[in-house]
Amino acid sequence: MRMSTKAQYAVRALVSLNLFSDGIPVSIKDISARENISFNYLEQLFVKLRRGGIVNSVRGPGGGYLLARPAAEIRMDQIIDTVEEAIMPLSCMNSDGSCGCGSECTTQSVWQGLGNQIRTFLASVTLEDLTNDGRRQQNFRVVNH
Amino acid sequence: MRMSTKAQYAVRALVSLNLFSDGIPVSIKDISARENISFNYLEQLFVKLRRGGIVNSVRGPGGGYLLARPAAEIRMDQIIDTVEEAIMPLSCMNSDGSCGCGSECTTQSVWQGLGNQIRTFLASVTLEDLTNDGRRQQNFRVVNH
DNA sequence: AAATAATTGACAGAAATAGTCGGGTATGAT
DNA sequence: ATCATACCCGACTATTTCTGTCAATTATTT
Repeated sequence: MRMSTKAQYAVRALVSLNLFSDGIPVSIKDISARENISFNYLEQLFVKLRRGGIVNSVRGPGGGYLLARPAAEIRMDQIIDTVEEAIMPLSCMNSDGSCGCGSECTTQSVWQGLGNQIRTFLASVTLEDLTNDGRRQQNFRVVNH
Repeated sequence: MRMSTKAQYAVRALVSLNLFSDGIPVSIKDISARENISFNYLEQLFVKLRRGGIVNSVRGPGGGYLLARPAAEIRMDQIIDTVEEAIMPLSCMNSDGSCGCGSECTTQSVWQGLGNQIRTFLASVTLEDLTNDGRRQQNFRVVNH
């Protein structure tokens, strides 16, 4: 069981975006440099994030990306949903979450329970929460230097 | 984010084992046939399960596998731990769970929180619970036919 | 027009997963 | 004893997924 780097990168990038944007667009180049994530890879992620309605894009010089809505209204599960396909796909699970196999699946309910658990947790954390964590860490660093 | 078939197969196989064993060993061949899982693949899983102390093996004709302890004392997280390497590895996470990267990781705490959440859930479900589910499903089928 | 930056799709390398194969070794029944 | 059963083990292959790159295009501002 593992979390893809896609999800991790997307969340980090959005935290960074929110942390350094004061209403003006932030370019992928900036985020890439700051977070040390491949520019081209970030590009891909942001395409999905835009389509998923998490961010808006501003083209041309001085352009970049902006959060599509306040950070407090962007939940972790939404981010991961737009960037990955499914939060927890099982081999026998249909796209709607129902079970594709027959009697074999006595264990189906556990995985569904686990999926719900994960989803609930991710839905309880917003981008705002993470950004505040980030701010705290920054202050901490400043104080210590 | 996805669960490997290894974990799914292992759990299913153990439920099946518990469901059809009355104190006598159950062979991999039986489980393989019943659960429709590759014989050779199951073999690999059971080697790990034995080493992990989940099952005991009985060699020779009429041999097979037995649960090493009562089903009520076998937890899901233990099964998955023995069969997979880690329940939730992150790209920047060391083997001991600590974080390998520097200041970038403002998001570290979320993933750790999620990992704990998952682990807690998996630790709350025992093989006994699942086997009871299986029994209910069996009865249900019998009644309906 | 020129520079900037998002947009898109195709592609490649690496890693993990899933599954196979063949040869052992221990055990119990005949 | 020996034979069949069934565990044990390591190596190997195929497939998929993940990760990351590249090149060409479109839109916008200066």
